Amino acid sequence: MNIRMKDIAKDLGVSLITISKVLRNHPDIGDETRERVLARVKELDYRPNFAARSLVTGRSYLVGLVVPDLLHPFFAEVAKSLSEVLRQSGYYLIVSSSDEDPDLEEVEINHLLARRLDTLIIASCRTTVDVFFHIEKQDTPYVLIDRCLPGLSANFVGVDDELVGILATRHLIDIGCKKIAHICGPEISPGIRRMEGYKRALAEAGMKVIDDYIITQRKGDVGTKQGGAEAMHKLLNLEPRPDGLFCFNDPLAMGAMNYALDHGVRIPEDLAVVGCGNLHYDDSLRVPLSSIDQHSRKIGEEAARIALRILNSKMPPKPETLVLQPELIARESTQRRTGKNISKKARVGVKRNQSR
Amino acid sequence: MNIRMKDIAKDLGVSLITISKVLRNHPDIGDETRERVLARVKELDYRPNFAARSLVTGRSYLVGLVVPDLLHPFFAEVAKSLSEVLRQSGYYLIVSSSDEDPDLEEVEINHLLARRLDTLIIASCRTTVDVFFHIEKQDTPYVLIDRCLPGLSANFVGVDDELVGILATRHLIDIGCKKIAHICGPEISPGIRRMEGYKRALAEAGMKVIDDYIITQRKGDVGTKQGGAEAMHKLLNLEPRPDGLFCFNDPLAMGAMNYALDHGVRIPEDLAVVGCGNLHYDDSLRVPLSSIDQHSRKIGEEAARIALRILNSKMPPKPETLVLQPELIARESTQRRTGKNISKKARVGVKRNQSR
DNA sequence: TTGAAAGCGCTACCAG
DNA sequence: CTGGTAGCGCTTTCAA
Repeated sequence: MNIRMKDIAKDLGVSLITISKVLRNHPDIGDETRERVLARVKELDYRPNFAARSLVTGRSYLVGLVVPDLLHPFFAEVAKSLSEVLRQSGYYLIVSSSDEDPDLEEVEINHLLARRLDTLIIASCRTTVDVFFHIEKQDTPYVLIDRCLPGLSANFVGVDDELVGILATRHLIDIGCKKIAHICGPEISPGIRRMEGYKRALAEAGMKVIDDYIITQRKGDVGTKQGGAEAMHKLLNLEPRPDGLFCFNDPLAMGAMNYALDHGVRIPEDLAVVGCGNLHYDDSLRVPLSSIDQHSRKIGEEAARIALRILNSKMPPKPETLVLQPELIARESTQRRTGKNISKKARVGVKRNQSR
Repeated sequence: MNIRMKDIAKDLGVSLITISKVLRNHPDIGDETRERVLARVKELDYRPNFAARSLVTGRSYLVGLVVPDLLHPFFAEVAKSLSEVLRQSGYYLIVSSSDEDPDLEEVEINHLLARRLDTLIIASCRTTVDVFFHIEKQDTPYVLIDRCLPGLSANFVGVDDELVGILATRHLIDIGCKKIAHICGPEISPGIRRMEGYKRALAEAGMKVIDDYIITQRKGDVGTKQGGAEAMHKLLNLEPRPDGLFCFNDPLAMGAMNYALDHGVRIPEDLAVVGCGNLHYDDSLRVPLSSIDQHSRKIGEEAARIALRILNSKMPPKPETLVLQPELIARESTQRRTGKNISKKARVGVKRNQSR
């Protein structure tokens, strides 16, 4: 029913091994034999059985990706670029969502581990390293993206999250905001670091950190629009109301802005808003959203590159850490007529049409 | 180095077969033996080798997904729901993007075919059936989503695209539009059918189809925002300008709306716009976008259900076709003060806060 | 340049 | 209820 190498070998009166070698571009096959084999292979539309090959070689040519939410544009973009790069080398991506649930993430990682994938790429929502030691014990290489864990020396690709917080907050300060709030993300590295950046920028400007101005969203990357609205509801009840807001990410910012606009708050006049992610729809929102670009595409590409480097080396190479520089993209949500640095904003604003 | 069933068997003084049976919940194993095996398995954190299992059973527990663009919210949502449902039954999803390129799609399908996946799920951008006959010859079951092909009797899950066009166009007519334009998608079933619906709704209302009012975008689901802007540029140069616009999908509509707004066109006063997809950010756009919901999530779930049905049946079941009913979600981009049917719009408008 | 033997780790089939 | 025998389709190592 299904064709095997054996069949082709019999057809051609050569041995099965010859076929195998031709198919893997093994050098020591005569040109004529090679042609004959290739011709027959094409004619029969034969493809070697991956499972059999995997069994012998121990390689599946499969890379696993675990993210909180495939629908989130950031992770979707990472998945896309990752799969594009891996494909060039014959690897495919197998995807899995953790729904920002640490337990589910562990289950998923275990399932993928059982499949003996060649590498795992993980945007983890876990706060402990146990699972990763577990992965290491199975000798499966892995690359963390977006989120890193303290005390874990692993491959990592992400953005400088403290700088994200600094750029965003400093921008709000630059345009004249005096009371800057922050809707922060979950208690994992990006959330923590962006908040640190926020605090540091405030401190540098001699401004006080006011706890009431910091609203926490437990789930930072799923169901975010509603979370943003809820956070904004709290902020609007504060006295005095904040006049600047840095959101952990753009979906949160979107929810927050909608709520504010629906309640008569003018953006940016009453409240300037900066998000993070520079998503493709940012410039099409009710108020085009200033954001910090975290180079989602590049994160996927670099994670793929690291994965391939591991896959191509005999010995596992030393863990590599790649921290990308975030970039402010100013749009209308922080376009104050009165602020200083108008020229700077205008310059940065040029980015607007290039972004996406 | 890596543990095998053989090792556990030796440990426990039973045969390898016993282990295998316990791990697959085979009934004929004594309770005591089963407990002992399970305990040791857990202790060693042993997982059976998938490649070896696949080789014997001929099943990979892998489902392939081929879509034009993983970043497109529609396909991202399909991928997400698909993977969620499949996971419940132990299947994983392996993803691949065709970039809306028929040749690339063929290459990808062939790669996935070589991996002998258990099922393929495809949103095809091809216009010919050859590749699908090819798939059938390999005995790989497949499910088409979103786009179907004429003359192909295959499993299909999608939306009634003609009705999409009718609902959108009729809505524009209802609110009083007299000159309704259409930015149409690629020449595959959704694009063609939505356009047919558009024409039919116009005809039913006794309105003439004006060719100039129909702008074609070759690539309907990638790089759409710019495409929408280009199309709108053409439309604004027409005399008389259209006062209503139905766009093939929401990203196109977003690009078109941005361009129009940037050129002084008021939406909905000068131009009412309806898109399709009901994407999660539709209600956060510069002008919240009326759209036709195509039940992306449900499409993924149903495709998964069909795939599982195939996977669970000995003989391949008869191809199943599932056509979902689209639904109008009215928002501000079609909110005319002067139109009739205000009450209907208001009623439909209730959907606004439920959607997503 | 070609090929034979051995075996990857598991499951199916049938005998005890 | 338990276990032996075969073999899935391929690659690897080494001999010819």
